[in-house]
Amino acid sequence: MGATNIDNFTEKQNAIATLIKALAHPARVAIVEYLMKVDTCICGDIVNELPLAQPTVSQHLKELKNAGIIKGSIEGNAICYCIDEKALNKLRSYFANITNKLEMKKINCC
Amino acid sequence: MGATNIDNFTEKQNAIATLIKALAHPARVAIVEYLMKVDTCICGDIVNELPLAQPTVSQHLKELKNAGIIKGSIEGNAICYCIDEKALNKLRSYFANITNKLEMKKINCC
DNA sequence: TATCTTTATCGTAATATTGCAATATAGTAA
DNA sequence: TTACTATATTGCAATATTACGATAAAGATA
Repeated sequence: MGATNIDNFTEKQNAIATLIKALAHPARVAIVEYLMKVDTCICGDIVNELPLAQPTVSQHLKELKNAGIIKGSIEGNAICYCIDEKALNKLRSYFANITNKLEMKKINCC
Repeated sequence: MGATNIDNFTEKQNAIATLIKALAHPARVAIVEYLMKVDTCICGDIVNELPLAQPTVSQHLKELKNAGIIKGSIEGNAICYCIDEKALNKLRSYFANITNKLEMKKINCC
């Protein structure tokens, strides 16, 4: 025990949970918000912006990249990271769909 | 170490990360989707719907309740759980806001 | 009352996550 | 070449999460 039970949920449920999990940490939220704030995708400065050591930031960047939330391109000896819209659009759609359905249902039992 | 560094991020970043984290598990995604599927808020059946033992489901329900994603009301000796729209609307707004900004920026550097 | 049903909590084992120092890798620049 | 800069990886300790059996708590029912 301790490992998340994955086999008994649907592919979709596992996929969306994995995507959501990638943003379930304030450091990764902060990284995405920083990439939003700067006008162009920025090379390197992310470590300086966060209150974490360089290896820790690198680890969080890796998780965001694995989840498809950001993408990085090599730019000399630095790496330019920026947001990948596709993953964030998936999250937007997922929550928009839920709240739309809730609007239509107008459940008022609790 | 191992504990998430919370002191050095903003209140907003910590709050949204905590809310997101509540749905960062397929079981909790499945619970919310089940509550969406049934027409009225349902008492008890959640345990039968999930491939997990009763204490485990109870634990996940507690986390969803703590995060404000669901609310439960006592109904005899059973408990009636249903979705709290406010928390899900926050998530909808958060991701809608991000994707809207991305649309406007049209970043195409990577 | 005693029993049943439903949900919560406790205790614990297995696994995952977080964070960082140390080090490695890869490119740039002298 | 050597040194410098930027990022990644390794290894490890601290903490958190997940899962479940056993048990408790609280209301329903006989």
